[in-house]
Amino acid sequence: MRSVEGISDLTTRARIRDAAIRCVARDGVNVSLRTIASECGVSASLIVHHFGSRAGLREHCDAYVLDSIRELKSSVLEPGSGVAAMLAQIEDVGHYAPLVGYLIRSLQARGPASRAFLDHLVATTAGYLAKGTESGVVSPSRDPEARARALVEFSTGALLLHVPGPNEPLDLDALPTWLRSYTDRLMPPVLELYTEPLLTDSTMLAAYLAAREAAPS
Amino acid sequence: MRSVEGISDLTTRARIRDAAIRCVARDGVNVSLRTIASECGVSASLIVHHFGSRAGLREHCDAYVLDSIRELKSSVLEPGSGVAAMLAQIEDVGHYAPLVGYLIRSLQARGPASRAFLDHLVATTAGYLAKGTESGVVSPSRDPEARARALVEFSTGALLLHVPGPNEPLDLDALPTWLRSYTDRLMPPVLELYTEPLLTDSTMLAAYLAAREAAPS
DNA sequence: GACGTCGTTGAACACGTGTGCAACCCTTGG
DNA sequence: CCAAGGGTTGCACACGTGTTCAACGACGTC
Repeated sequence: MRSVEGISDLTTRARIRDAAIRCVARDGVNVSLRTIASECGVSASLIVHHFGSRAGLREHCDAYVLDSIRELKSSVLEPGSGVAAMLAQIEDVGHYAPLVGYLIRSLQARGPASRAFLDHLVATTAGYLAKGTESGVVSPSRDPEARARALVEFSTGALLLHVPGPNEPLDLDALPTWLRSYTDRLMPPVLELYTEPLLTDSTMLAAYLAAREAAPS
Repeated sequence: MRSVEGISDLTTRARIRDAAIRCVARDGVNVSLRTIASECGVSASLIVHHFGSRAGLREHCDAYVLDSIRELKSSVLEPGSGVAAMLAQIEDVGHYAPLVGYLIRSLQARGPASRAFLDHLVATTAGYLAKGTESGVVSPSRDPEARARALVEFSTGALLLHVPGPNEPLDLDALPTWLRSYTDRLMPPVLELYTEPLLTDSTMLAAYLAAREAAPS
């Protein structure tokens, strides 16, 4: 586990990076350089000295968070025991709260990191769905990739609608319990939606395809 | 149909409001007062003279857009002929592009208007689902309100992931074709998802409920 | 015809932003 | 012991922001 707390025996570069991640998660991507600077007790000039510019810091943090989350996900999901593992992961999200918050903010700002993260999620989800299809618990799809993408965009996008706005602060300490209550509220209808078909027959699908045929793009 | 083009025989207040809506839709909610001012050929001071402050203009536009969309929706959806009506509505979204763009930006910024609009969408969707349940094309739900909300948040949130970022411009002229290609890409997997159940049995649902029972909040 | 009111403008202010620059301290190496 | 270089700071600049204020013109009213 990569430490985010930083017991200050870290490089100054690393301390600035961690402070930036925390500030972005808390205050949004528009957080000022001076706020980040005061968060880790340095001057604003030092940040641009180390990272060249604000954009440089942003890119560095993007890459770092993406790497951290990727290795975090892979280590947690390796046992792959299904729902229990996912729930356990939600439980101790507190340890990685700054990383999760940074990702949320990145998604919110639609930065370059957001697309990479979404692609990663889609690939992971597609893998899970494929495995589920093999074992028979997930129904096959005409276009597994598109289905995985739709599922990821659904859950991720819905999350964005509940997170504080781009300029409102996000309480990192309250994030685990907040996330839990959010999933508690959303899970029942979603699982129902994914277990029992919403539409009782394929009339709509047929109608849509017919309309598309009649009036091609 | 409420004119948004404004043939300039409108009140100055109205012209400023329309320009503001257009600018917000195009450049995001952080568009500057001076940009809006130059858009309709007045000075920045005049805007604050008419609306008190930037926040006043925002509230006024929020209320106006919400009202317009509401009456627009009700007039279009009154015949209620189902999918065909929805598709037709997508077709001529070009006429209301500024309104739609403003709503997207409002959703993106999670302003006060966004919650009101979402609630409105949820209510409308719940009504449709109830009607569909009666006629048998939509399966009943244990919690229709929660299901409607989940569906609305899914589609709305997914849309937010594809729209330009909060600071990137949105081409209002290209919006109709963009929206159409977006639905074309998303519709097939989504309709499949809603027609054939993703999960082949209720194992997951049961497991989730069991886990919630074992470790209550 | 003078007065006052309303719509409108340009300049100015205070503030916050990212960035550049000159100087400092401290350590390291000759 | 002196020089050098990297880490670090404060100051200042240019810029963009929302907002304020004094002034100006046109219009209607007494």
